This record gives sequence, structure tokens and C-alpha cells, in this order.
Amino acid sequence: MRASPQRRTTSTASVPAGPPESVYSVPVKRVRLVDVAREAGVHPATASRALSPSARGEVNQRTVRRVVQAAERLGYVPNTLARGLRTSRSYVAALVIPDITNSLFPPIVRGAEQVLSAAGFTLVLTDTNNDPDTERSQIASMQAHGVDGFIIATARWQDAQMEELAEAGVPTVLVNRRTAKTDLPFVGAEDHQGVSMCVDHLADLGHRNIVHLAGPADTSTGRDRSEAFRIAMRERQLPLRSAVLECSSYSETAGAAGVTRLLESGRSFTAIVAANDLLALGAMERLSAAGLHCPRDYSITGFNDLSFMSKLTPPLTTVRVPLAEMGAQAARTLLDWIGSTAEPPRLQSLLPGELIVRGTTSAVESSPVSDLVGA
Amino acid sequence: MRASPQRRTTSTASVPAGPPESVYSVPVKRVRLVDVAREAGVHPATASRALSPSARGEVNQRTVRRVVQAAERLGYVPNTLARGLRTSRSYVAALVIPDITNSLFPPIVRGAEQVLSAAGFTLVLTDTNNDPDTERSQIASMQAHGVDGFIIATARWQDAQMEELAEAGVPTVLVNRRTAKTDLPFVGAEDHQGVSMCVDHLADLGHRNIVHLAGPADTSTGRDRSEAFRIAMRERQLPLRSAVLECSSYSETAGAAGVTRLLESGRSFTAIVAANDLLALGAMERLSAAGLHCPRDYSITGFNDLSFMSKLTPPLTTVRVPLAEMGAQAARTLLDWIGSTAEPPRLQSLLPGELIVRGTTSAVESSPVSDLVGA
DNA sequence: GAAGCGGCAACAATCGATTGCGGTGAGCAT
DNA sequence: ATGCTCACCGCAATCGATTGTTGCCGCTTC
Repeated sequence: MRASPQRRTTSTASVPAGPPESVYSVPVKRVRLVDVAREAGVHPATASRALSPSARGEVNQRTVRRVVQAAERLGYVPNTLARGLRTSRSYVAALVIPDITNSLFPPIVRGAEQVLSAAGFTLVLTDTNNDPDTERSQIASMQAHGVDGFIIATARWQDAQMEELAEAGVPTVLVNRRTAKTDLPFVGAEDHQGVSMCVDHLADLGHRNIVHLAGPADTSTGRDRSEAFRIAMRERQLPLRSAVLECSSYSETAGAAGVTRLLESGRSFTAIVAANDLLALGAMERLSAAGLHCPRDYSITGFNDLSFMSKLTPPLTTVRVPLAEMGAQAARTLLDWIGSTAEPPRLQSLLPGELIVRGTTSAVESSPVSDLVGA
Repeated sequence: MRASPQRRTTSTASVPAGPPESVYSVPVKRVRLVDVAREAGVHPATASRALSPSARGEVNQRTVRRVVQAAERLGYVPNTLARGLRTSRSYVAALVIPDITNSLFPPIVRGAEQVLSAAGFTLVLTDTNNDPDTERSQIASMQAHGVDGFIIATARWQDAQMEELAEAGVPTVLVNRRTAKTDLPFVGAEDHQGVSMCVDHLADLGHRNIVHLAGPADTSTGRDRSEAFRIAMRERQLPLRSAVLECSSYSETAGAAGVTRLLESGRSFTAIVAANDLLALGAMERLSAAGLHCPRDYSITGFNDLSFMSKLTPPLTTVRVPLAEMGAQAARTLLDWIGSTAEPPRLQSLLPGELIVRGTTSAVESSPVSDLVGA
């Protein structure tokens, strides 16, 4: 169709002889272990042992070298399916998350991927779309694929699915959220420490009427953070009456809805501790709509420090959580479990957060919010 | 070791007879096809056919029912490895991206995942960390795992890796970026249309001195968008001299560096068309540092409309690209290719974008920027 | 010089599902 | 009663790699 092929042909003579083009346009048959064995003049079994780091000792050094060279010459790539079938080890780990477009998860995925692929593992990702049913079927499908283990970020507080996995002895590590039972190892953030840093920070700024926009009670983060809030408030001797509002999910709309309820209740407040950044965003949106300005009229803190939180106006004061490290550590825990025949590790690993003070918190100046918008 | 077993034993009598707890704490042996066959009283081969939608016709209706029921009763889940080994089809597709923490990619991943899992496929994700070497090794590893095809978002303009894949006949679909050769099907954005919308918008606002912060020339998006910029400028009869600055990568720092060069050059401008949102962000940061305010002193447009772009101050005017749909369409194209024995589809599918006018563009008021910061 | 031993490699079974081919029996026609 | 067709099902090979066991060879040792 185009002129270029012809042009190319004409100029070929003057061009230095490069590698021949598209010799392999017909799919090349994959080289198998037998091919390597034949090339090296040994039995496939011997070739297998020569190529396996653990069994290499059972083969003569010279033979090993012959086999290895043959393998390289032929470009041998072992068939992982066949190997997996025989060894029931696939070197694949599954990561289950509710929604990859939620900025919370990409860093976790990345941290896990890094560790896993460094260890020769492949990561299969499944996005459950926040739906327990697809989660269930996805996990079943992963098991059919013979994955060696799971990293799960979708655990609910009561989670039959997780119990099944635990009972079945499938190596499984929980990340970000845990379940009520502590059967499975867990890697998460130090929620208590994070929340109390927020409360302390606000209290130090002179806030007394602090409310908490809590996460859903069917998540461990929702429960742990609201509990931490209560404890921190008590320690500071601050009022707790109707200070905790549970949101239906970790989303902006749920945050906005929570604040709507707060405003309707007439509960006065000068500061909000939100259980995560999205909740905080939704709250701010709603409060702006009500004519309230942050941080002049109220202060607010988030949790997680998602990307772009520093670019908002005002930039969000929040708790930075080492998300990538969480993913990485979850992966390491999983690898440990898979690698050893030992008992499943029971550890609950909590990573400390860091309070990043930015523009949404300031010393209390004016009267509580309820007096501004109230009837 | 623990006290619980004893306690449980003692209390058993008084507890209503529920399902026995943890009977399966010893890993349950997985049920295989033979088990189903035995349960149904048929040969494994028959069971296989009865369970396979395509071969079901070769088996008596009643037998099919028996087998299906046996399979359900036993909770049979076929071993995908064994099947894949035999059929050389794994029902796994690999998605290769440079960096999952870049907000551009999660929507693409999600779109692809959705389509793939609906079709019974599993998605394996590999994050190349923007490194061609790990990309190469990852792709090799995926092939070893017998994936049925690739969706690749990391293609460079000259990309030997992609050519190898194309030559080897491995089903591969390019998304977001394409290569110079059009051997492989591609799903991307309508860059020309997107960029010309930006230029038109700015020109309509009275801007004449528009510059382009271009993406790297080793990406198709960098090349296509800068070409589109030139064309659009010519059509509007606007000055092109030193109006295009290539940035070394699609990142904020590269955007800032590009603007630094722009300011040093003394080239006057009142508006910037950035090749993507990150470049725009970096540029704005750098210009703020120089004391310039957007949109008072200059206008700027981005590309992609990443999440949170609407929350910046001022919110970014940008081209919204249907990223999830791109991922979905790439997945559909791949499935078509895998499903049919036909020739690889050659299509280049370009999805139209939409200009989202927000706060970073306004009518030109003052004098060009160079006159403000110039010596 | 024969028994014994160690090192190395080949043989063959195995993982679990799929599939070409052959065999059985029922049903029908001659 | 014999032969034939057709529907249905079983046999066994196969995918590619791993691994327990066996067998061979050569060397040591008494």
C-alpha cells in the first residue's frame, strides 16, 4: 500500500548488511527440556537436575556446564505450567484489591510487585470492584490457576471468605485491613498512633470540639481508628458525646453525607478527624458548599496521604502511611510462609505513620461551626 | 499445646449441634477430574467431555447431568495448569505498564481487568518500573508462564521488544502508546483532535504566543501531540518559532525543567499546551516559583484528566481521555485475536477526547510572560 | 581378585486434564 | 439370523518437567 517498502528495497544494496528481517514470522516452536538434553547429549532427567540450583550437586560439574551452555544456546525457557503441574508450585501470587483506581492501592501493589518479582514470582492482580461475590469467584479462579498464595486488601471485619482460606491452609496475608479473627498474618498501619497524633495536634492547636468521621464498622480500619479516637479524646479529656459519625464507605460521597448528618445534628465542632483522606475530601466539599472555609472556620485531618493531597487548596494535613512498604512487607511475609514448611506466621505487623501538617489545620480562632451555620 | 481443644470438648454437649469447626484444618486434598468421574461412575475422559461445553454433544444427556451433579457435589475446580499444559491455553493475559502509581494507568488496568475477567480470563500485572531491562525479563517470564497474550502500555517509538513479540506471533495489543511500525493493533487517544482542541480553545481566548511542552520523542504520544500542535498552530496562523520544547519524560520534574529552559530562552508566551497533566503540573509549580499566577499571567492546558486534576487550584483545563474504555477496548481486541485463528487484527483504534475547560485558561489580559520576568 | 562402595546418569512414574481412535451395544434393515 | 450404522463411552497417549529408584562403571580395600 505504502511506498516505503519499495523505497527500502531499492536502497538495500547501499545499506550495510544488518540482521535478516522477519525470518521468524512463522511462530517458532518453543524449545523444551528434551531439546536441551538432546543438544547436550544427556537424558532429560539429567538436564533437569543440571538446571535446577538445588539438584545441581547430583550432577557432574562438566555435565552441568554442557547442559547450561546448551540451554543458553537454544534459548531454553522452562515451561512453568508443566513445572507447576508436577511440583504444585507455580511461583505466582495473587493480590486482591477492591478498586485499583483508588489511589490507596497502587502504592501497595507496587511495593508487593517489586518484592515478588525480585523473588522470581509473578503477580496476578484482581480487582473485585468492591463486590464480595466477584471476590469469591475470583479467588476460586485463582486457586484453580494454582497460585501459591494470596495477599488480600479487601478483608472485612467478619469475613467468611478469609476464614475459608485460613482453614484450607492457603498461604494468605492480609494487608491494610484485617479480620476479627487473627488467624491470618496482617500488615497494616498503626492506626492508634496515627489517630492520636491527629487528635493531639488539633488539641494542641486549641481545639476542644473535635468530631470523628469514622470508616465503616465492617472494616478493621473503621473500628480501630474510631476506637483510637475515643481513647485519644479521653486522654485529652475532651468531650466525646455524639462525636463519632460512622460513614457508610470510604468515599467522598460518604464523607459528604457524614458531614451533612453532622450539620443537621447541630453538634458544634471546630475540627474533624476523618478516618481517611477521601472522607476528608468529601467533608471539605460539603462544608465549602455550606459556606465554611478551611482552616478559618474549621480544621480537618485525613489519613493515608494519598498522592495529590499536598496539591489541594488548602493542602491536607494527614497521616502519611508507608503504603508501598506495607505492600512489600506483606509480600515478604507471604514469601516466608510459602518458602518454609513451617507453621503460618501469626504476626500482626503495624507500620508507624507520620503526621504531615499542612494547610487544613490551624489554631482555633472563631466560635464553633454550629454557631455559624446553626439556626 | 493450647487449652481450647479441651474446653471445646467439655462444652460440646451443651452446645447445639452446629457444623463441626475446623474439620478441614488439615489441607483438604483437591478434587480432581478422576474423583468426579468415579463419583459419577464414568471414565475420566467422559467426565471431561461432559464438563466441556464444546464436547458436551458427544456425551449422553443423562450422563452429562450425572457428571455435572457429581462435580458440583464434590466442588470440583479444574486444574488450570494441567489443562493449560495440554491445551496450551492458559486463559491468562498479561498487562505491562511502566508504573502503577502513575494515575494514568489504574483506569486502564481497571477497564482491562473488567473485560478480561468477564471473559473468564485472569490478568497478570507487571510493573516495569520504567526500565526496559526489567520489561524484557518480565515479558520473558510471562511467556514462560504461558500467558495467552499481552496488553502493553510501555511501548517506545523504536521498540525491538515489540517487534520480537510481533514476529513471534504472540497476541499483543498496544495501549496508550504505539510504535513506529504498525505491526501490532493499538488502542489510544485521538491525540490530534485533543491537542487541536487545546490550541483552538486558547486561540479563541485571544492567545497568540502559545508554546508546547512536548513529551519525549521516543514515545508516540510525544511525537503525535507535538505534530498535532504544529498543525493546529499553522491552521490558526500562529507563530511556531521555538514554540516546542521537548521534555525528557512525562513527569512533574521534567515539566518544571522544560519551563525553566523556556524562561531562560526569553521566548515570550501567554499560554502553554502541555503534552500531559504531569508536565502541566510541573510547569505550574515552576512558574509559581517565578512569581507568575495562573490564569492571570498565563494559561495552561493538560492532557488525560487524571483524577484530582479538578481539585487543584486553579483546577486544570485538560483533555479528558476515556482511559478505562481504552483498557477495555484493548482487552477486547486481544480476546478477539486470541479467540480466532484469524490473522492478527491490524486496527488502530483512536478514542476521542473531550476538552474539560476549568480554571487554568482564561482570556489573555496582560502582556506576554517574558516581559514580566525578562531582564 | 572379588566384594563393596560411591558417583553419575538413565529409566520410568507422576502431576491432572484433554483428545484421537477404537470398541461396545442397541437399533434397524435385509 | 446376520450385517450395518450410529451413538456413546473407554483406552491410552500426550502436554513438559520433576524425582525416586535402578543400573552401570570404575575405583578402593581386604
